[in-house]
Amino acid sequence: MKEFIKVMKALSDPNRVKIVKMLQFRSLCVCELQAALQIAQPTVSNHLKILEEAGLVTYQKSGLWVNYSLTNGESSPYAATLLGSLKHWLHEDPEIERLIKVLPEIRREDICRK
Amino acid sequence: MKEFIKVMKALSDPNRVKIVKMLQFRSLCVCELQAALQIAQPTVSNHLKILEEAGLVTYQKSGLWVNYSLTNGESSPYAATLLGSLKHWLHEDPEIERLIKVLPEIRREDICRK
DNA sequence: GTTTGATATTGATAAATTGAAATATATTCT
DNA sequence: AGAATATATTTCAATTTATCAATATCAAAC
Repeated sequence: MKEFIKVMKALSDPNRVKIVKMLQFRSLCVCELQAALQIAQPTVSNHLKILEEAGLVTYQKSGLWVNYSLTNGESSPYAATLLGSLKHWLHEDPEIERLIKVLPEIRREDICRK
Repeated sequence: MKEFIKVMKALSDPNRVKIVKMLQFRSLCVCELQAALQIAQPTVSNHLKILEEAGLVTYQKSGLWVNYSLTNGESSPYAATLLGSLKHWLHEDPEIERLIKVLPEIRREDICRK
């Protein structure tokens, strides 16, 4: 039950859903997500932690960057199913559409490096 | 997005998930749910309202009683999918198992009428 | 080793959520 | 109409959550 609730709660926040939808296209680092969502960096990190503990996302460190991506759902069957459904859902949501549209223009080289 | 979040939030509470799992077996009135969950009646009513607004449950008035049941998912594709998945999920959860076990013994005639 | 830059953690605060007690509504029965 | 009863609504306290500012961590470059 606890595991199920964790997944549901993780997907009960619009910003976290947006993160998942963006990660469907490619893996992203924290600063790229921050630039897309326009919220504070610690807030992004916190959301990612909640998504990770629910088994929805995973990360890979690459030097100074941390690349987040969707899991294959090994850790949680609930996460796996929801991630599968979310591939088809919210495609025509205006906020999601806008995010996906600007996603190609968001590159860590332009954002993070000074 | 809002509609999706509503469904996720509705299923983010253990008591509401328990209600859904019980309604998989038969429709139930508020006092039966209250007896099973052992929480205050207004709390049950409130949970039911949240589930209803998410498109997960519906009700039918029958005299003094209000019979709640699961929707067929017409109102929300998200609710429909989640209800479908929940049929297979949480079967072996100890709390759910206990509830399903006592469900046949819970009859409104024995509980509500004085 | 010191600096730089990306990310994580901590602390504080406002908003949302859960649950219960009190009250209101509505239907049935007398 | 009035009483009884099942459910809904309101109100409030306790807890949780989302967010940001400040700080800490940690890897890379100099």
